[in-house]
Amino acid sequence: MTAGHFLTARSQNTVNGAIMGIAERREREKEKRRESIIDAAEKVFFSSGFENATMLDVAKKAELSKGALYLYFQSKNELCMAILNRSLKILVSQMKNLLRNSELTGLEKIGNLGKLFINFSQSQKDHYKALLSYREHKEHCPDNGRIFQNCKKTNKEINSLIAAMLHSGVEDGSIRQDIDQEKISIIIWGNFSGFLPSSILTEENLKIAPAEVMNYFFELVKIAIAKEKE
Amino acid sequence: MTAGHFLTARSQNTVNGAIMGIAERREREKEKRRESIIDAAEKVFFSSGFENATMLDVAKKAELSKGALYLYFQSKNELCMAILNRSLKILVSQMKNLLRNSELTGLEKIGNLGKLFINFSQSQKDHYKALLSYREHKEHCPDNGRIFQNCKKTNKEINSLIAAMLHSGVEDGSIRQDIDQEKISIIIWGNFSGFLPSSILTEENLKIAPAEVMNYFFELVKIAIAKEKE
DNA sequence: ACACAAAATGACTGCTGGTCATTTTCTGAC
DNA sequence: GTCAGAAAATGACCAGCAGTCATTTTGTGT
Repeated sequence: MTAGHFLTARSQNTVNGAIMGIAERREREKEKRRESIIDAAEKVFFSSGFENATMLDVAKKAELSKGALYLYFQSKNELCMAILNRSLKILVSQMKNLLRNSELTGLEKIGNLGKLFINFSQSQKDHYKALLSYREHKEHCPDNGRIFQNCKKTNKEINSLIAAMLHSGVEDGSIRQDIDQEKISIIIWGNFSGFLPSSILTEENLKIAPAEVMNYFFELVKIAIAKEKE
Repeated sequence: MTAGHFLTARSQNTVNGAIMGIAERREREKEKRRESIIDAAEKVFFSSGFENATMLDVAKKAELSKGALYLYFQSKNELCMAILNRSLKILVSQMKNLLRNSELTGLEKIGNLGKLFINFSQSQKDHYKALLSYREHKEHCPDNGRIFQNCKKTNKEINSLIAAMLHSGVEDGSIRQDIDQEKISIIIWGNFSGFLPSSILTEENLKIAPAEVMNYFFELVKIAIAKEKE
């Protein structure tokens, strides 16, 4: 207890002077190391495939020991999720550009989104692969970890961006008002990423029941393919 | 060489009598054993999860040694694929019933297909899970094996069944004639099974370029959500 | 009773994700 | 400069499992 008081006193002491700056620098360095490990992991995983690559390979590439990796990531799967989050962020950044483009109607944005997706899957094959392996890794990734939470967050952001495109289309009159923006964004994103089937199974992540989304999907298809009555 | 002749002579000898019958019985028994291993694997994998379940567990459940499993399946992944094929066949059988139903228009069949899918994913959760893990296992499953080929075949059958529903709709006038039946069936099935993103990546399995299918998907969505001009 | 083939066994190997006692490096205090 | 304690890093080690293979058991025809 007395010792505790001393410690507290000392740490308060360290508030002034250079000490606090060092703590911050340490934090920055830790973050940098974390990123450099992800860099290494990207190279190794992308070239050998997630399964074949070993943690030792990653450690070597990062010029660290195997044990050190586990100071920064809880497991191989969590490391994969960190890569996935990068993949998602690439998409987010591209989609933001598209959303910003004021020369396009909302409907046209949706059309271009398709092209954006295709382009991504071709020019960033490895990242797209990472994206598709989401389900695999998620199952063995601790829910608590901040990395997993980040992925969830970025994923939500993507859905919001699609919804925003739809919304802008409703605003500018290029898209009907009676559509369910949220459902359609899930459908579009789910179709590209394979998230929709996954969420049907887990029933997580969505306020709307995934089954309902699937129903809506079939409604849309029906609208698109039905023969006009009159 | 001489020995070879003797062998040939003897095996020809065995054509008459009970011997040929025994060979056939053996073949049947082998097939039965194969099925019983899949039975065991289903129970074990479904209850412990694909990752956690071990081949030893399966062997015990099947009342065989571990080594024996490898007389019937090349790998754990191939065994998983065998289960997947069962899952697909359940769907095929249900879809055949739906297709046969002559009281429904083609358009209605497509609508009911959505409900069929949802129902499957809820009542056959484990099989649906197996379905979604296709990609995982495929990568580590020998292309040559007959089991993998079977899965491919059943998968194609499903696409054909959807296409047939669409076709019947065109015939009975409930569905427009200008739709691309093949693409739409891939979209619908891909949306449910996650096969579409997968095939975008691998570019296999489809005569049509997966990217083109994705484009078409966005076209459909646009038709369904666009504001009518006049 | 024998010879041969098919089926089955289970001890063994190689590999890898993850751990942890130990060592090295950093940092502030005296 | 040097000492103590914290933070970072190490790498030998462990446990567990997919897959193998020399050996044994079983089935079959002569």
